[in-house]
Amino acid sequence: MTVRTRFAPSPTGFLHIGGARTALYCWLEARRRGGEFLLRIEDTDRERSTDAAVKAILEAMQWLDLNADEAPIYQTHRLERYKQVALDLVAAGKAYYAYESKDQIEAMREAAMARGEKPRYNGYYRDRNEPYRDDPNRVIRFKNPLEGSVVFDDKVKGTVEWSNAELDDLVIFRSDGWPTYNFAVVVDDIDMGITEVIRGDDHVNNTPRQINIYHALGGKVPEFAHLPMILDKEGKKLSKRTNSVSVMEYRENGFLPHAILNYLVRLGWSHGDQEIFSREEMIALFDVADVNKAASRFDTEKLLWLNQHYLKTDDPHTLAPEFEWHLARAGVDISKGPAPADVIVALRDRVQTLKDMAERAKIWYGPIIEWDDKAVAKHLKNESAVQVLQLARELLAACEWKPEPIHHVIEQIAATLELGMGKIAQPLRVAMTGTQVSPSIDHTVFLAGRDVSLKRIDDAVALARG
RNA sequence: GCUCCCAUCGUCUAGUGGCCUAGGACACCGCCCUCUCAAGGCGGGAACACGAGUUCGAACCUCGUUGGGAGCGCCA
Repeated sequence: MTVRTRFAPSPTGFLHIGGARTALYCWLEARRRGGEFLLRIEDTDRERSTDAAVKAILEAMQWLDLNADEAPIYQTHRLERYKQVALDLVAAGKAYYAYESKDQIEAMREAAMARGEKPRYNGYYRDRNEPYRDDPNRVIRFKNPLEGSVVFDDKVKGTVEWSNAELDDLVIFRSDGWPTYNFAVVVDDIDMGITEVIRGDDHVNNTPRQINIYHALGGKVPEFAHLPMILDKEGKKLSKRTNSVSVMEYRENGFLPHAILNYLVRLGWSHGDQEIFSREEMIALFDVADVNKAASRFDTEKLLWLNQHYLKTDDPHTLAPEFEWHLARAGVDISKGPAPADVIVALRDRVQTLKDMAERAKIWYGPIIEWDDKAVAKHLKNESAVQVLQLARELLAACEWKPEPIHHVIEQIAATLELGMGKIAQPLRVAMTGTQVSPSIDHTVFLAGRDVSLKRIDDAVALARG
């Protein structure tokens, strides 16, 4: 039987970090075992689901390159199916209509809590065999077994046992005519032929009741793997109020999809001391059974390190499209200026994100917007600096425009004027960028191009004298 | 309240009874390199939550304590 996994987000918001890891693990597990990875949109909550969220999730999945093997399934398209299955269950005596109002249920819960018990439905209509009636409060409840217990072997949690006495007769069909989560999930997973259910461990508690539904429906119970949560830096639940949680927000902040995936795969899983995993290695090495049981914290510092690692090691031409996306967002016009791939090479040892890189790249794509006063005062306002700039102008005007000859020009200035490199590079750097910080001076000059370089030197000399 | 889950450096983790005076990585600190900023190289500090047991021997097994977390919806 082919392995089939699925990622089943509810479209109530963007794809967040936790969801991305779940999706990655599902995808990886399917890939390693030569199976299929599917996507299901759980949009039965019509109050909170939006088309924009569906779009955002699909877009993020695509950006991460976690592609599904079949078109996504939408639960809203399957209403008739759920209805039919629920009705069959009623006909088979495995489910029943109940008519309590929400207030009555609430009172029931409070009473149970007051008795020190777990709040649960009391099964009033379970065996009453009352005739069907039209009622705004009408729901369908599942007849959960009264005795015994449910045992399942979770791939990450180990053996989990749940007494049926803990479970009540859950609603599987709401009074508004829509199925509930626990029911729809089981119907879908059976219909979709899902063999491995990999999801967040906030669902462990739902699993026993879902298994009971599997039995009632005669479906084969899949394997379960419940992933521990991802917490924020303080060890609290990730919340969008205090953290960046949206995958696409990470994109906007200059992270690479593979860096995010690499970070995520190591959060809760490891392969010896290895930190860097290519896609192929992830697929070959990852096994959901090796995932840790404990929750882990999201550490942006390490993600930053991985991001720069890929910035430094990936082929700049591969990186260029994503970088151009950032340049465009930063309002940079790249029609005049160096090739983005060259800029990547010049800056990748100096920044950790593409966003920062785009910001720093501005020195090559437009005029100097503002001069750093301190830099000007320290490195331009002296006679030696002016001498350096004038000689540089003369030599650069004539030299071949490649990094090596430009580097040679710098050395020549140092020799002629008998100055240390610091006395050459800094004035030139301030002239070229308006600041004291940039890549090595020869590259900075090279990327600016001859015309721009000469113009900037002239401006700087004028500034130094004015 | 009830049920379930979890527990190694600040963080991610290695570790499945002797190889552990606990290894790696991020972060941090120091030194080196150096035209700035970085990157890089070298080095350093830093953890088995606690208490009992089992055992010749426990980070690894058992029990308890403490501390975290999840769930208990006509949300998913």
